Amino acid sequence: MPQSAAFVLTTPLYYVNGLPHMGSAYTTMAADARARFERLCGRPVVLITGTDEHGQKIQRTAQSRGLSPQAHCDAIVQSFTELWAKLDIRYDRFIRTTAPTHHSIVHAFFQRVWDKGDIYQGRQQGWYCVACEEFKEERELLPGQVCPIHTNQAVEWRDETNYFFRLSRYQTALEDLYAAQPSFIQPDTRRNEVLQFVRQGLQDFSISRLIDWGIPVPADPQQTLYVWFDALVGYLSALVPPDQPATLETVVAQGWPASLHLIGKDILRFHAVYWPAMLISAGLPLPQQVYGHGFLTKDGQKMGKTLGNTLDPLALVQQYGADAVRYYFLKEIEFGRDGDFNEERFVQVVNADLANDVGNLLNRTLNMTVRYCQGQVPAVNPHSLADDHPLARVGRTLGEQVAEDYTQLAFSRAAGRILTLAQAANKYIDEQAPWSRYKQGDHPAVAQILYSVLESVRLCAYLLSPLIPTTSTAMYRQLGFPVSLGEPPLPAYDRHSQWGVLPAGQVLGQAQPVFQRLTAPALPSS
RNA sequence: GGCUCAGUAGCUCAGUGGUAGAGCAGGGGACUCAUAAGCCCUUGGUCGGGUGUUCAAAUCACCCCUGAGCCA
Repeated sequence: MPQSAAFVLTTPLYYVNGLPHMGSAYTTMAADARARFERLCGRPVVLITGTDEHGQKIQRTAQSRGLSPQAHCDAIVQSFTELWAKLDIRYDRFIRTTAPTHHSIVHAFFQRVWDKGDIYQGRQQGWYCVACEEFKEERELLPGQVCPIHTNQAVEWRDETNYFFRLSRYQTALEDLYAAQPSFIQPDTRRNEVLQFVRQGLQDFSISRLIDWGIPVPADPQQTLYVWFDALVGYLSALVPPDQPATLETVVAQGWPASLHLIGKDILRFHAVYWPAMLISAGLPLPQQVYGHGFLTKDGQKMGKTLGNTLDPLALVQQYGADAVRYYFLKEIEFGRDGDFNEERFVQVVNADLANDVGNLLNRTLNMTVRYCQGQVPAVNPHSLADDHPLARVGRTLGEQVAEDYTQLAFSRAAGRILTLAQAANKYIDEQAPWSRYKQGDHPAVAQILYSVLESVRLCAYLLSPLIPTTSTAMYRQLGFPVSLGEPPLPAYDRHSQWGVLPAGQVLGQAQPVFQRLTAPALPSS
């Protein structure tokens, strides 16, 4: 079998204007879950994340803090890497747009587009919102020359000569792309928005600004490149290893194009329109998919600094732990649609699923196995169980279905399916009452019951591991596998997602709650 | 203003023409292997509102209301 190509996926390069917010954490958790699934399948994975550090907004924020832009960025970047560590995010590359490698790649990219004749000089004047880093039409503004998105900030009049990218030249190419590759933009509602937008006609957009903090335009060092032009190219820079030349050839040799760009729906246009056009211009292959997920609300309200109801991901993970946070957002919210965080529901859902259904299932079964079967996996042939055995029947097809779910980024559906097996196992125990059978001396029946339940829990633990790696690993260890479900060597999906993997006689570990029930103290609202 | 999506049980959602569903939360019960977990039963809905089409509408058409979003 040929070595399968690497699965390259990206989160956005997050803007370091402020501390990481919940939306960034959400995208990153989803990316991590998908990456973990791919790794289980034995595919080489490159999960790219990083930070976008240029632009006037950052320059001004730094200034207001009395720091140099670079010092400001360095500080904020730390809070990102710290959060990713706490959330058990396993990224392979972390690219900062202030990295020298990135500068080289941006220049190489710019040169290609320049040589193609897709960059020209033009004049741009109008109202500029620094927070958006965008020019605004007069009619968009609120009374008093205020940006409708950043209402606390007046727009500024600019009259600049900028460099423009000939996006208009790529309208047909983009429309062909969307038609030939219907899944290029997902989900479908997002795709329709883009189609409609492109159909109206594309205008060239400016890719440079007269500001200090950024990458100088090669042909005209007075100007710096527009942050979005810079940031998108970061996906390429990320692929350059430290010991390799920073060239576009290296980027391609290292696995470009990306299989998947995971983004929030707010930055869809940059990824689904500008970016592919830029890549075509530069003669580089296109990513396979751009997935724009939904937004999060808190208690039904849009989160925002002005409302003062932001959800601090760091506080959340410190209070409840990575698995609880990961599980809630990936299970309880359908990826792609908007979703809500409510602390009471968070605690209820996580307790019901992880502590009660799954965790307690393992705990009660292990205790019985110690008592009735000397703490070893009973010698039962898993393939001898009847076709209509309530657990074997589900377990025999679950792995395949869950793989399909993960591939479609349907984390919620995957978790829901897995939970049905745990629920069936709990029900099965009560119906079979192995404690009664044991007293009656029916030891073969007890062995068979406990085997099928242990195997069900094992399968649940394995299949949930992209979502809750720590809890899954704890479960696997108690089941007697001396492995980590997050570190190589990983138990392979093509075997461990199947029914009947627990070996007879395997010595089980000490029964210990793998997931403690959460209580819901008031979280300091930041 | 134009367009898109959503509005179904307290909460999150499934259900696209044929007697209203799931999970969680709430209430009751039996059991005891277990993280006072699990299991069984159960309360709860004029399916946003209105008008039509149809033997029959949560489901189709039109209008209105509310929320989210796109229209560079």
